[in-house]
Amino acid sequence: MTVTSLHDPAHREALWELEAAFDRGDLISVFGRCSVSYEGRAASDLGSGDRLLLLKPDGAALVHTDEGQKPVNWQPPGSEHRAAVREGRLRVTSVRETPEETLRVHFSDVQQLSAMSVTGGRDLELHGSEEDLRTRILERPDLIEAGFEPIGTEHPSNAGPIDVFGVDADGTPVVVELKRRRVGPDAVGQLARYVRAIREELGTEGSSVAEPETEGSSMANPPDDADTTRVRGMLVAPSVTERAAERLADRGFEHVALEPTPAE
Amino acid sequence: MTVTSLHDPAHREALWELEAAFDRGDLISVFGRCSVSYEGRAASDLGSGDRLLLLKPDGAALVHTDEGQKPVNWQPPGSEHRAAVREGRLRVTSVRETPEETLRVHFSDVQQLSAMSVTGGRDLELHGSEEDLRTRILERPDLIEAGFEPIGTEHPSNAGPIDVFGVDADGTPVVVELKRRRVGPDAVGQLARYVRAIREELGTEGSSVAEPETEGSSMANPPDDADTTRVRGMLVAPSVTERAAERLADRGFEHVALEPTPAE
DNA sequence: AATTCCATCTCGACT
DNA sequence: AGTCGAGGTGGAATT
Repeated sequence: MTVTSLHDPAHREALWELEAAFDRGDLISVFGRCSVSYEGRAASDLGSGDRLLLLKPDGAALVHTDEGQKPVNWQPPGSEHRAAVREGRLRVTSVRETPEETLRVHFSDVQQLSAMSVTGGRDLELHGSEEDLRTRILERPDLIEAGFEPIGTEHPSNAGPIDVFGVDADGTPVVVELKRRRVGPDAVGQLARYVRAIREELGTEGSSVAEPETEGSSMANPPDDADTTRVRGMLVAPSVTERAAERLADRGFEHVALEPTPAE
Repeated sequence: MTVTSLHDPAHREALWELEAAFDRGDLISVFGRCSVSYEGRAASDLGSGDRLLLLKPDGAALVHTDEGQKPVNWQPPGSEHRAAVREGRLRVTSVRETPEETLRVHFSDVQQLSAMSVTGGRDLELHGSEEDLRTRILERPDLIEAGFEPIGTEHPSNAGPIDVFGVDADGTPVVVELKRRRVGPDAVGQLARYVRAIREELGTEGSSVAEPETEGSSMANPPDDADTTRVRGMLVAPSVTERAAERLADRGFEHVALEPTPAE
């Protein structure tokens, strides 16, 4: 028997089955009228209503209503589930530490309880990720620009690992930041930190004062002036928002439109 | 009857019940052996295994295994669920547009199907958010620093709305960025953009070139030099990471340790 | 519909 | 355990 199911159980019955399911390491679902409270990283209270409580053997707990992709309340994996009957009502509690947080679900009515034993199948294969984009560029560097040569990926710098580091046809260093989807201004800031780190490392730029970040100063580095552009910054993403484009232009960076997977 | 449940149904039976439940607008759970494939913003494939499929009347679909807080596969609210039997097997498909994406769940075995009618209770009350932090500061500005006076919240600037804008005891403008929890370097970049925008707006700073972002330049603005510090940047958060602290110091910004809710 | 930013983000990798 | 960055991030507010 891989699924045990109780219909409209008494709270005591539900408790027994729940504890047996905990022991078996089953995936458990409880549907019924309940109130929920959470306290930990934040705090919340949810009045009485019909909800589905999912209890996983790895300690995760999810409270779902009839809408939304996210649970209204939850507890991360690693929590410990406990159940009890107080005042004739089923209470489920899920607690974890570091950080300490507690989820409490108090049922006034249990309409169904199911315990399911789960086996196999965790081999998810995901395509179209940032890693796919990196692979694509390493296989065809000309997608960035003719003559581009990758030197390394996850290239270490003071500002953290650079997605792709390389040189262009003129031998000028190029810092490449990859994003799998359309990006906002935040990505430009990230690219700027990497470029700055490499400029400092290579001791380029006339003075110790690097590229000003001022949005007002439209001192975009002209691409033909090698003296002030000895390190190029390149954002590779399917597209960029308008504000991101502005920030790119302000800093003299470039955008290359590229999808993580080839267009069909 | 608010819960309908089928044990080890034939695939045809499951289909009938599924379609009836769609019509009723029920919350549906299907547990059984299945394979899952997704195509849309990315693409993924998941081999055969025991999983719980949750179908919500708002169009959300969730595929859960025995571990993890997040579903292994899902479809956002607004999708349309369809079910069919092909080659004697139950197939559930969930499709949405803009962006176009499809989730397909093929069952080889249905162990349980439940349809639940959900009513009421969506009045979640959440505490400890960034908004709570803002409220707390407005009620007690001295928590920032003695003499601090808030002028406005969500104060408009070229770089976007500033969490709290105010002046200190000397009348110097103060840009305050709020974070409800420990922050990394990204928050400092955000604060920097706001401060720069205000400096430009007020036309302060000796030249049109604003504060350089160079990490090497340890030109922290001394707090007693009013000429170069006519706009102060302040990061209010419970704590900051080490790298964030460095970037704060580089730019002459300050950190005020404050929780979104008062310590008990 | 697109953009922006918060989130009890979650998750994984690395230190 | 803490930090950092990716994510099919999700979700809400705003434009």
